[in-house]
Amino acid sequence: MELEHVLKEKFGYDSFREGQKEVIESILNGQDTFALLPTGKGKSLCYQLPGYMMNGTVLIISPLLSLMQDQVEQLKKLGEKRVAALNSFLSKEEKRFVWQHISEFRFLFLSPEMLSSTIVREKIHELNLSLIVVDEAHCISQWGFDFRPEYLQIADAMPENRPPILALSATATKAMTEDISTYLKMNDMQTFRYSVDRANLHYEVVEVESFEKQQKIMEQIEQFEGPGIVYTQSRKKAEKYAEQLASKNIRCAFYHAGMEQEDRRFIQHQFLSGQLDWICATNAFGMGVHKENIRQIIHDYIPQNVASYMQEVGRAGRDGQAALCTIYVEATDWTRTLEVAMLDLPQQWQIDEFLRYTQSGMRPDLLVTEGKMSETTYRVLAYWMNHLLPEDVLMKVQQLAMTKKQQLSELVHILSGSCIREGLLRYFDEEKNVDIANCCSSCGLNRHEILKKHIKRNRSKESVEWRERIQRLLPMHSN
DNA sequence: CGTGATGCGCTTAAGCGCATCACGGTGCGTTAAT
Repeated sequence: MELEHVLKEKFGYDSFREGQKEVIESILNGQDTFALLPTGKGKSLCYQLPGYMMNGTVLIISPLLSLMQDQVEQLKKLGEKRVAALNSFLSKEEKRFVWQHISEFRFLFLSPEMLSSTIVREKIHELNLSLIVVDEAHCISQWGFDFRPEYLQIADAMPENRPPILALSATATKAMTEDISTYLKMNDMQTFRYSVDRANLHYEVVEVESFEKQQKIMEQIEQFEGPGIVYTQSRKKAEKYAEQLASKNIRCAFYHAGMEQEDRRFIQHQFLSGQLDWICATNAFGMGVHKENIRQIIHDYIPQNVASYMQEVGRAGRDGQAALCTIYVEATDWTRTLEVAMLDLPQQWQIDEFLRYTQSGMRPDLLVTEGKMSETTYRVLAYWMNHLLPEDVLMKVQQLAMTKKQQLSELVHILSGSCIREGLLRYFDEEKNVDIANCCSSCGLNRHEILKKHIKRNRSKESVEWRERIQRLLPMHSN
């Protein structure tokens, strides 16, 4: 009864959504908990509510600065003042303020990188922590090994007598769940897992020749309703699609990590508020994007693994209405995906160089300055050199490469299987137990029964190029 | 693997045809040099 009381009092809801109560009770019982909840708004409540029932600080580890900002804002709207995100957005003065009042915050957001700093760790150990939250916990498995190694070191930052850990995610395979449990050093982890099946998503694979792919994607967008996302493999291609769509008078923008933070936020906001119908993006787009009415996800390339594919198509149809997820595949696409997947993995000669530098007393990070390896390669390599014997590092890297190859082939296999939905579900240890009309292109699918036709709308004369609009809205940002 | 930029050689010297080569995705924090 008391839980419902707090729910009403603090958040204004009358009842919990599926799963929330069990997760919250598990945490309040002091259990390490992993909650795999369906996408959407429900997840943050799982730590916000307990935060009000316990004394001390809730520490939330979040993968993206923009995600932290959103959550801080959300909490502030709920009237919470004792909330802060400690990150590089803050000025020196703001940082000092947060440090001075650190023990007074109820909710404190940190990146895994921040948490790796010794000074931050010491400060954290002095706090009275009530709960540790790892948001988007699949990042541990998806990014930790070859992109953001700090994700593997979260447990090292914890005080010996730590409070329970809550890991949150919407998509995690069995293997990913094991990684999460292992690297967070969970004790007797309670898992709450809900089906990943999304009956209103219809999966389609279209095999094409390379020369016709782009044209066919354009035709699909012109023919059927949005809003939607086109996922491409490179930034350039995302821009190219956006340009083409714009020439057909479709309200769209591109989105990738090469853009300024503020531009990215602006585009995302425009899409969420319905002023843009299509986003042409790399895989940078999506985390933390809660748009209800996305009707189409189109893939111009094959994602690296099943989990990535699930995350990307999973952004469609959150309103429960039918949505179409089409992936265009040409015969040699998988080789390019593999190429990109291997880009930043250290080569043997790079490992040798790293070793040579450290043994001769040179700073190994000079290798980045000298252009011998990328920032990412260096960070990943430094992590493994630090955690393994040098002679084992090459083997580790080869093992990572093998895993990537394996994971890609699993996705390719599912996409060419006899039922795409069944293949996806089986990958998550679930069974397909209902027959769904227009299930997938392997079972047979008619687009017209899923989507309405695209309605041409004239772009109004007031519609301004987004860059101009930024400058009009925020004059201090003009170049 | 595919794409696009670069550069070479050729030639009714300004632009064409072709070969070669680099590059491609996710983000944090911090800092050096303007």
